[in-house]
Amino acid sequence: MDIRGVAALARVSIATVSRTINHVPTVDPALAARVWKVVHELNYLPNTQARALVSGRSRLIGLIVSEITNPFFPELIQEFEQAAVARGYEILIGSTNYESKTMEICARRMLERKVDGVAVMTFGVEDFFLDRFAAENIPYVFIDPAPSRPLNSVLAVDYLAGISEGVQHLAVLGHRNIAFISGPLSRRSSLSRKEAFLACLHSIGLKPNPDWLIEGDHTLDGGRDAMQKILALPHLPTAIMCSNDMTAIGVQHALFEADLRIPDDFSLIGFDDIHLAEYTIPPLTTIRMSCRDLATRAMENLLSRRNPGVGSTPSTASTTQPAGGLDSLNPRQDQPSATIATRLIVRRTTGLPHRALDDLRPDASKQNTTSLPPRAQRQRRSARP
Amino acid sequence: MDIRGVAALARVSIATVSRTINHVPTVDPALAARVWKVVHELNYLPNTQARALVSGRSRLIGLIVSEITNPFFPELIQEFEQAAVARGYEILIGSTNYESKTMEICARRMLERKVDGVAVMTFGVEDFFLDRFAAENIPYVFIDPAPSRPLNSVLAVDYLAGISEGVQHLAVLGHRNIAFISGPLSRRSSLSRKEAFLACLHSIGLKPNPDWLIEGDHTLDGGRDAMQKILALPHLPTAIMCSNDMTAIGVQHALFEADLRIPDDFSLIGFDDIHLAEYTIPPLTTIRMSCRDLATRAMENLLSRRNPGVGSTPSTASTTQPAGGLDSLNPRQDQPSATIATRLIVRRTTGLPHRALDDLRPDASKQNTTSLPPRAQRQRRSARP
DNA sequence: CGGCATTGTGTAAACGTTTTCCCTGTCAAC
DNA sequence: GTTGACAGGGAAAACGTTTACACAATGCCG
Repeated sequence: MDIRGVAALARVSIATVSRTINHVPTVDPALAARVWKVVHELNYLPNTQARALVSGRSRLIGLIVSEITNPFFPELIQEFEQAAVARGYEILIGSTNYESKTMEICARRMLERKVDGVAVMTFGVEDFFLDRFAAENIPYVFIDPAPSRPLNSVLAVDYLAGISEGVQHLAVLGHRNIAFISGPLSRRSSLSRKEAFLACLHSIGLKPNPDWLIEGDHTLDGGRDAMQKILALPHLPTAIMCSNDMTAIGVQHALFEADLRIPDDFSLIGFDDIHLAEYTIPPLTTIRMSCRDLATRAMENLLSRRNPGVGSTPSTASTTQPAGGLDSLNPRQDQPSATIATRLIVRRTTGLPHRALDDLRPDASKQNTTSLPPRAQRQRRSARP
Repeated sequence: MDIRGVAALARVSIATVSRTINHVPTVDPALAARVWKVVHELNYLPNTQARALVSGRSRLIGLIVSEITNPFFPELIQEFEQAAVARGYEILIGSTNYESKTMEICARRMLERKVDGVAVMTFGVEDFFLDRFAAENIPYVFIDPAPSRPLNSVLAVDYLAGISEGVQHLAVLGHRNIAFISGPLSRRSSLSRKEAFLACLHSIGLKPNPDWLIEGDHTLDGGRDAMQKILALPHLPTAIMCSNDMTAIGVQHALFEADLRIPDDFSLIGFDDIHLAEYTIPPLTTIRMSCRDLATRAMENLLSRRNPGVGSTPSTASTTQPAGGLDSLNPRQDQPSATIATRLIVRRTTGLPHRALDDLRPDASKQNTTSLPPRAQRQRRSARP
């Protein structure tokens, strides 16, 4: 069942079998045919471990994500896997569950299994591991957050464009009081999204209300809790932006429980455009980030850096850079290597603000209660005209 | 950076290093301490490939699922991974996307990477691969469908119990006209669920209407399409059972689009109880199947069969069975090794049927149209009293 | 005090590949 | 007919571990 068996049956050396199955062109076609025949008869499958051990390439690409149960990540994983398989690689998934201990274990696994590259889309990685990956000459690419120190490679997401579209959409509809539910602020990408939101607000002349900047955790529960916090506030916004779709779905649930309506009582915008966003009730207006783009860019970035000094680098570039220090430092220490576009997908959670803008909940402040006037007293509007 | 480096610095042989890091108890504590010190200083990580190559154990467990973007599977994967890690294993995920070609590639990968076991939760696997796994003495466990021929091991899900609870719940509420949206009927587990549904119907004296048995595909789109098919029918059921939650969410969407209400116009029951089910609008009544149970049972089943003839098997068992033929056939060819319980979780998509039971849409049949009377003409009921 | 377990360590042979290097042909050119 | 180049295939050395085996040192018992 091993290569020796094949060699014996095909009456060739194991070297020839190896060359044949690796499509080395110098093999005599007649011999190759004989080898292939035996390979198929025996259903011979080469042992990946032995292969990787001697060749130094595992044909494995690591992908470290935050949380596999957040539907965004499976969508990313799927795209990433397709991109990998198309290039002859497999992927090894690690999920950190937002715990740095788990993160460490993931990184360790990737090192132990000798991955040929790692894409990371989760919170900050320990410097220790960056050093290790660099030392072992394993290319890595960070999707979206810029960690503390200069990196070989970062894929930036154009938050500003998407969030700006969202904020403008709301502003055009007449919203002036917009809340933002961020992700965990320990995550740099969460911070980026929040900062992008604040910048957008500023650019259209609105001032943020600190009460309306809530820290969530990118989960359904977190979104629900955050919205409940907002509902308990003395002054209510008329629109909510969320830093991911799961949070927005949690918000929808909280509003449903409070017997409030979207978009009549609150407009709502998510982020990611997971497939589910089309299916929420009502369908979620959200900011799309292309998983496919992300995945293909990440893969290409990784593979292009596989053999530093060799490969498709234009010769002009290599002359301008010192060639040494390959082991400890990848010479291509470049700027964000690509930017992923975002764009607003308008569905049905955004509409005109129905409450007075400057005069939020006049009766509520009189009654000194946090609840809105009962649903029945307010005008009801059908979802579609 | 390899074991030799550690051995040299600790002034011991590589065998001692190997024994130390594998916690072989015969190592002298003083030496072990010296080794550990060097291991930590160097941040030595053993090469998994070399390890696996010589030891014959990859400490990798394969998990083949249908589709990673269906949230049920990430939940399963998470539990499975935890169960694996707790036992010192890692998992290798393959998703078939319901294509038998992809299934083949997955199985091939598992064989090439020399997994120590495989759990399969997707449609039927080719006999070829079953033979291969058996020949290589790789234990496998099938979650829920019983493939065509006798298997080493199957984990059965007690569909009947859960679906029966669901049907009875509907019957008690007064529903007599229940539709069922199945998964792809090429999948045996889909068939099982459908058959369980039919059996339940029969047991309470109801006859199935063939029009109301729709084949879906376990996706959001499939659920929506199926419900649209039902809505186009001349006679409408008052309740819908779905064979998974994603289908049910698709149904919710279709009803929302048609301006129909849950549970007023239709009662709805899902299956799986994914986390999202609590967050749909209204929250989904569904049949829970415990991922954790599934995962731990599958892992334990796999690991208990790892060393046939060796290990923790009680001696009585080994005497009653012929010991030979280990390579071609695992001797423990047993019945479904475990049954996973299911139970109904009542949320808010089930309620009293508001339409007449025997007399569906009398006006619709007169008008020869497929649409229900306009929403506004019918009584509206708030989600909660 | 000598043999004999016992305990712990080192040496070396695997594991299944890839890949380097060398050798044997074959063919063309002189 | 001899030489050189070249093509193609085989032998063997890696790759980094685990593990069987041998062997040295120690303690115990007679």
